[in-house]
Amino acid sequence: MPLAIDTVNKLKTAIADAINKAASNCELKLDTAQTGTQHLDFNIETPADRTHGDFSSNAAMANAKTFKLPPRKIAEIIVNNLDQTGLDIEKIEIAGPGFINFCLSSGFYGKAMSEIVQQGDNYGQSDFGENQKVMVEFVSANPTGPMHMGNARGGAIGDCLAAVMKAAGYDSYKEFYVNDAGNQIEKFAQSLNARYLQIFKGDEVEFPEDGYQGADITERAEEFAAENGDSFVNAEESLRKAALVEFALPKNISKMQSDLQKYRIEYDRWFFESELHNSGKVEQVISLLKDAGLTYEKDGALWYKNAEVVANKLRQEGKSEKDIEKLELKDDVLVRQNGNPTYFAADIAYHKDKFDRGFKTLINVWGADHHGHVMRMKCAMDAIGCNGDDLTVILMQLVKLVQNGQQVRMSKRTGKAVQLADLLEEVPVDSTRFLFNTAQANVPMDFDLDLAVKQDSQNPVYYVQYAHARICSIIRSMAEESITQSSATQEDFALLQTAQERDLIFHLAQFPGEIIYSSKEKDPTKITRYVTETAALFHKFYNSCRVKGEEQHLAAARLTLCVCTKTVIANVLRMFNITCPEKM
RNA sequence: GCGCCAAUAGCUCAGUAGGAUAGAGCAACUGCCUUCUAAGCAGUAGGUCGGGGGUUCGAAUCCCUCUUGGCGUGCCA
Repeated sequence: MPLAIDTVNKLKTAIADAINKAASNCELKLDTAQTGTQHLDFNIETPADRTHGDFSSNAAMANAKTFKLPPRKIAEIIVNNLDQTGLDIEKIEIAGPGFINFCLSSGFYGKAMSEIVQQGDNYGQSDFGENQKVMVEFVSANPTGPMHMGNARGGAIGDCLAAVMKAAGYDSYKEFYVNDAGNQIEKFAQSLNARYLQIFKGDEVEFPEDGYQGADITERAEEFAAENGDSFVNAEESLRKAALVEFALPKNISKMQSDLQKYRIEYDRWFFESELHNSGKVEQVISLLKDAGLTYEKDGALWYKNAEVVANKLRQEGKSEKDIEKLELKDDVLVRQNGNPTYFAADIAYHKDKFDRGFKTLINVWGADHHGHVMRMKCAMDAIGCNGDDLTVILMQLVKLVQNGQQVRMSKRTGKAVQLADLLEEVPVDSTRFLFNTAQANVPMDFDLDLAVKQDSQNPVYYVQYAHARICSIIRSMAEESITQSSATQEDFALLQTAQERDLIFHLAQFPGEIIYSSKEKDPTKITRYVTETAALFHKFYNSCRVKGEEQHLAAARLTLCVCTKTVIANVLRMFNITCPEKM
């Protein structure tokens, strides 16, 4: 159990015990209507203003009603009955409207540092997730064309989220779902077909109205023509299209793989949609829904009673009939008139397959334009006997590229929409991965190209890396004088008493808890902010406390604090696959 | 129309597990390097937390309502 979390738990227990003791002393009287532990409703938090102490509890205020006494009076009674044994507490104060503030003693700070030194590279990790299997599926870009800015954001958030889940003790797995089947592949084929024929026959060949207009399609058709000449021009259309797809699709997929690799994203698996069709899993899922009486035929297509299923779910959640009616829920097609299953049908099969593979929690990172798909997907999971609540969808709002304060729509280099590949060429990966993790997924984000490219202090990633490099420099410099952190003792740690030292240590002690919190919220961006704060606290410490040249014991203790800070920064950067320079 | 997301400093964003005087970075201004990396630090200035109601000891945070913006509402994926 990480020290900071353990301390909070102990404090909570101590306060609860104090309240119970006071109640049995009749110092506090429970309202007769209150029973059991109901009165123990309070929390422990770290005050924003640390002059209010290290931890603070609202126990007195939260229960003022229950005990029918002024909060400050209750706080007094709680403090008088509080058993401080084994708590590393230096001072307790009652403040403001009735907060109970706790100041930790040097014992806590010393233990916090020992914990970090001992755990080293593993510091921050916990068994919170109990090794539960969780899958993070992200990017899953359509293989019919190049990846865009949204995929860049999804890549950074998904990859880092998977890393956070792993650090929090989950058995975390990363997957890319390749839509290599279905309608869009047919459209891809038609588009390639038209471009290929145009090479030999000119504009008399019509381009399909809803085809993919991108230049990448033309390029692939040209590459195909370069290899095969006009030998397919007079072939049967279905053969020609099959050959084109067989040629172009693997090229697109390996381009995605190499781009993502450049972006330092390695998946555990690339899952191909075609597998679901070939193995009969799509049909199986359709049968399941049929057997459950949730389908019907209309206009030659097979429909799924989405409206009914979703409405039932909403009723369970307590929505009114009127609200449900307003949603104008609609049914969905599973199998088209032409006999082809829809994307939706395949997607149900895909998610069922994930559960069947033993994943307990599924996390999908989707663009916000897919939000209409979330509810029906969760409900469909319930309908086939899985639990929709085990599927979490993280919706990502759009990225707006900005340069010189103006929105950038086109790449200067290619003149086309800015792609992930363009971004990786212009902006360092460290910077991209970091910046995409500064704003939460559900807020529309401006990505400032000027800032991202800048290799100076304005860019937050360098602020953090600089702190790391600075620490490395101190360690080198101390090593020259044969002083290393291993010589520091608990007594030495007790010498660290300035606000800057204690703020930093306290912050470092929060790291395992921050990772757990981030995993609960499924929000890796919390860790980016955490590590930025870590760097800030270190820079403050650096400017107010010297390490080199101080008295031997103090120097050793401060050097250890540097090492602990370096450990935390390095553990975050390593977790997020961002480089961790020893010199800058 | 209905739904989802957003609105906080000049700009980009935190703060949404109700808590104390609403924070950080950038931009502006003033200081700090003969001592461990100035890619840093200290300080100044900058706010009707979109508007209006409500809930309570306490609301940026929860509820209602209105306004503005993005997205969605396919036999597309």
